[in-house]
Formats: sequence, structure tokens, C-alpha cells
Amino acid sequence: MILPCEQFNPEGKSLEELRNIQLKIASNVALSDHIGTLKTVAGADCSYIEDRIIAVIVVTDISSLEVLEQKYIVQPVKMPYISTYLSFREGYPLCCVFQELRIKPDLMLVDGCGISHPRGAGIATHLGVVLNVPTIGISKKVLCGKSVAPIKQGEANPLIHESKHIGWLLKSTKTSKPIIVTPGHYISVKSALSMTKMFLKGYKLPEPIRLADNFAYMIRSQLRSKVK
DNA sequence: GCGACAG
DNA sequence: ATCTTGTCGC
Repeated sequence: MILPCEQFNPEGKSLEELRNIQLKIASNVALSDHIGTLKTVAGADCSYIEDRIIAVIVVTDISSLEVLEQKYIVQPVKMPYISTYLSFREGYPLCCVFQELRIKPDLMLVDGCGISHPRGAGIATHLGVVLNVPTIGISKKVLCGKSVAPIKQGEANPLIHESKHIGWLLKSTKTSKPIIVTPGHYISVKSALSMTKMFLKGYKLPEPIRLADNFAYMIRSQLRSKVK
């Protein structure tokens, strides 16, 4: 069996080969709820400093949303950013960090798309399938699909792609643009929205993702002042 | 050929 | 994602 992280490694592969990996991942997605007792929920995000990538995962308590564990890793960037291939740029380091976690989260929110991807395999889905963990994709821009912008805070409208309901546009605060919520793995379209709403704490992004954002930013600040 | 295009 | 100060608004 192939090591988990290797399923995100773009080295030596053509874009066609990477596309085939995504199709294989998409064929293994489960869009029904396979979530047991929810005790912990994590947020995953990446930041960059020059030619290095900083991948972080923050694990929080499901009810208080306070940090239980946070880990990060810094690696050389293996691949340039190419739209629809994000998981081969950020997936490898995130997979490495996940394996170092003492607490394996019951659910993980990932900065990026889930099934709302041309081949049905955004980074949230890719991580969920490879790591066998329930995931939800949270992004700020639509990659594919169409929707109607929600207006009122708390309002959510369906994101439709090729006649299929693949996610939502959620107006998380009064002033921010809507965030895009899509199932990654082991969760239904409906639950992806209700779960995400549970983690909103008055900010644009659900708390686990916001904490991961902040942590990544902090690590980046430390690195630039120390090594430069 | 043209436009779109997560982070 | 990142480069970047002040500034408009609640």
C-alpha cells in the first residue's frame, strides 16, 4: 500500500496523471454522513514564505471551539499553483501534519474546495478520502458551479453544477461576501451546511479555519523575522 | 479561439 | 497565496 502523503506528491507526474488521480479519488467519495460522536473538529490551512509552504492544522473542542492541539510543518514548495490542482501543492504538507497529530479530529474543515471541483476532487475531498476522515471544504471564491448570492446573514443558497447540488454559498456575516461550503468526504451536502453553521462565531470564516489562518500567519511572521 | 480559474 | 498604510464604516 502507498503511503498516504504520496497520494499528493506531484513529482515526476504529468497533469494528465494528476487528473487521473483526482478521478480515482472522486470515485471513492462518500456523500452520506459517516460521522460518529463529534468531540473534535479541526481547521487546515496553508501560508507561504518565499519558496516554502507552511501547512497548519488546529484541532479544537467541538463545543467550546478552543484549541486542543496545533501543529505545523514547513517544506519547499513542490508545485506551482495551477487552478484545479491545488491538492498537489498543499495536500502533501497537510497530509504530513495530519499524521503528526496526537488527536485525530472527528471532522476537518479545509481551506479550499470539496466536491465543487471540475473532476469532483478538491483538496478537502482528496484529504478526506486518503486520510479516511470526514471533511468539509471552505473557500472564498467559486471554482465551479452557479448560484444566487445570499443577502441576509445566515442565508444560504445552493451551488449547482451540471444539474447537481454540490454545495452552498453562505452569508456568514452581515458585511462579508458569502463563503462557499462544500462536502469533502463522509458528509452530506445538507450536513456540510448545518455543521459549518455550528462553527460560526461572528466572523466570516468558521472558527477552526479562522484559528488555522491565524496560526499560519503567526508562524510566517516568526520565520520572516528570524531567518529572513 | 475566448473566458474562467480554490490557494 | 502574497506584495502593503491608511482609511472608511459599524
